[in-house]
Amino acid sequence: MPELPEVETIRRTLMATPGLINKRITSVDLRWERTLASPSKQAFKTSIIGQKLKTIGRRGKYILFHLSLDSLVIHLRMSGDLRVETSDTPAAKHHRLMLDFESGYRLALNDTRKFGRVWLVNSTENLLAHLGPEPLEDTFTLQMFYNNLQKHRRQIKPLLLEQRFIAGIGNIYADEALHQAQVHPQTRSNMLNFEQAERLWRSIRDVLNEGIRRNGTSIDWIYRGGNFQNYLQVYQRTGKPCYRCNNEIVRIRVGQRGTHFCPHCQPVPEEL
DNA sequence: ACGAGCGCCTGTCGGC
DNA sequence: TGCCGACAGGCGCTCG
Repeated sequence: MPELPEVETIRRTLMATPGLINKRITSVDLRWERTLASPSKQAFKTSIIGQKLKTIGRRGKYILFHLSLDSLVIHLRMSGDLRVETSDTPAAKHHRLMLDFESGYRLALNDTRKFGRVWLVNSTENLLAHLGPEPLEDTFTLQMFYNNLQKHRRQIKPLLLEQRFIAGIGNIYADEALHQAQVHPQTRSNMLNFEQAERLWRSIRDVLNEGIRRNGTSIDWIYRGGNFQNYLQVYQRTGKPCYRCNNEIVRIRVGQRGTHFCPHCQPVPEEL
């Protein structure tokens, strides 16, 4: 489900929610065992109970709950959501993990499709080592992006979805960034000239920042207050007119993912 | 190196 | 109505 802007929105919301920060975890209810990637259920419970939540961070699409001693890392994958409720609330159908705090509040991982994963680690370093640059940080420079594009001969869209290439982009923001940059999703990464790379670099940052500013995209049955869905240019706009040129938005399959683009604004590159 | 196919899961939607 | 396939904000794996 969520991509960088949604995860960042969740992080900010939880940071501002009373009942979590500087509170101790008093009990744990793991309701779907495979949700816990590591350590074992027993080690998880005995370690986490009694620890205090200090702060909440993010790296790519991972949410990092920094505790007194360890870090609880959560990846929401396709359908995960984090909710805060009072500890006496009956467990909702799709709650997979519930953490009760001394404040009387509960943090619940609700995840219909059960793809979400949690880890309790001493250090997040190894777990996150595979991730590429954080696209909104100053360290993600145009020159770095251009150089990295030249290292591959892949279709640009699946490459943008590759978390070791850039951390945090998913299917919505990949399509939106490519449209804003006017780049066809199947363009070979090494065939992008410097100007195209610059447009794409800027567009990636633009759409992610705008997504955060709008508190993320709310689609399907998961609504958490975001409204970027009202500003999407191509994603899920198949058959509708492009806001820029009025031609029909088309949906194709690229790297097994539904891909939306405007054939007029994002023309097929020479080499295809 | 690259991409296809599949598994992991549940739910919704459209066509017949 | 019921059934069936396609599809869904993700990612790891195997196989050519």
